[in-house]
Amino acid sequence: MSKASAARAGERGRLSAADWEIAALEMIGEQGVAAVAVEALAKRLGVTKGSFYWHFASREALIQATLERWEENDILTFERSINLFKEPRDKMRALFRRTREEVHSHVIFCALFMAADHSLVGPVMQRVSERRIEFLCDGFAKLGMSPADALNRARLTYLSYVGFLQYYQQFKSARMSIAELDGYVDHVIDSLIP
Amino acid sequence: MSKASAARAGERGRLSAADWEIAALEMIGEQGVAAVAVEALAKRLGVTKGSFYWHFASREALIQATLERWEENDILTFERSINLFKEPRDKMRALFRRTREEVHSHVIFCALFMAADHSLVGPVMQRVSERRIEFLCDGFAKLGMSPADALNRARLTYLSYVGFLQYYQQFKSARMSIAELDGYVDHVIDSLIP
DNA sequence: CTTTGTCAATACGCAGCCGTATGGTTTAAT
DNA sequence: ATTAAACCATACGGCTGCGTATTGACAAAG
Repeated sequence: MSKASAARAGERGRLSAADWEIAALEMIGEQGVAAVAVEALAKRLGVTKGSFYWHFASREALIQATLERWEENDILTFERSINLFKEPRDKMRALFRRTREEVHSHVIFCALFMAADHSLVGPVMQRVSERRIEFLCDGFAKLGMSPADALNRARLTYLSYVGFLQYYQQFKSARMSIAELDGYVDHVIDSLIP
Repeated sequence: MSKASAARAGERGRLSAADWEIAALEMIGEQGVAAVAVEALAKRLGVTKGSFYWHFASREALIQATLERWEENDILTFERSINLFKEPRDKMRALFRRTREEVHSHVIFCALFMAADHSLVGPVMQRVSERRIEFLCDGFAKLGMSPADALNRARLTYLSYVGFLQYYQQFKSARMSIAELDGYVDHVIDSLIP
């Protein structure tokens, strides 16, 4: 773990600010935003915190930079993974099935959502949420729904996604089997896509 | 705030374990589980922490007791508020509209869900979630759905509820108006209740 | 070879919070 | 009135985590 991180850091000891941000994001995925502590990250990266304060002014600054990087990247990968399909209905279906894939990004998304009460995290997740709801709203409108219905359906869809992630990530002892999961996603598609 | 708490505590200085649990639950609703610190609660109750350790062995013991009390109470109020209706469809509708009421209990529910990674909170929320999903499942089955569909619809319903709560509680700057909220709940009812 | 810039180690101060120890005060019973 | 139990205050030790200051290692540029 700490080995892998240290190795990826560039192999030659010296670290960059980006390395700290990546480590912070990993930490968020594993133990949440509250666990992003500079001493813990330093140990993980194989250095001491004396180094950290050369790259960042404070722990807050690290979190800020990490979130900015994540948000930018999130926008890109989201749009890229959607534009593979042209038909509106296919687009939506693909989006729904995306829930079952890309585990890593979902873990981080979930951890960030659970830390939405943090002053730096909240605004980010609000922006991300609004973007995704808007995207879904467009999709439902293209499928023939009225503007009002499309917006409400988009909210319902997105919020059920958020709830699902938290449930699935947190209560691992109650996880569904693969078949059950597929059945659930299919049910959601049938229920929410007109 | 601290005045109100101290006043409710019995008016004559002396506190009971229950007073600490109530204060802890208030704190959870306002600032989350992580903010349950004995010194902060002591200040809130107008005493010092010297008193706390007479009632509880540790901070963990307080949280444990608080959660037990909450879970018991949650089961009772949930069942009571549902048994007002007899028709299965009315029951379900009432359940959905409940989202817009009883704000206080929803705030705490949301805060607890966001702390589901806490070792004491997680199992509680898992049990609560499973109970509610099961209840919803029964309801959908009574409305004519197949067992498999009823279970999946129950999951979808409950998880959208969880997501909605978090969104609505956390992103207060993006809150819908009352009319918008009503429109959303109506849409959800039309979409999810057969 | 020296200088400058980059990155890291060590050591320290400080704050918040947990838990303990000890002793003081009130209440109720005898 | 005395005693015992319930309740609370004060003071302390310890841990963790943030941030700073100082010094050191090392490479590239001059």
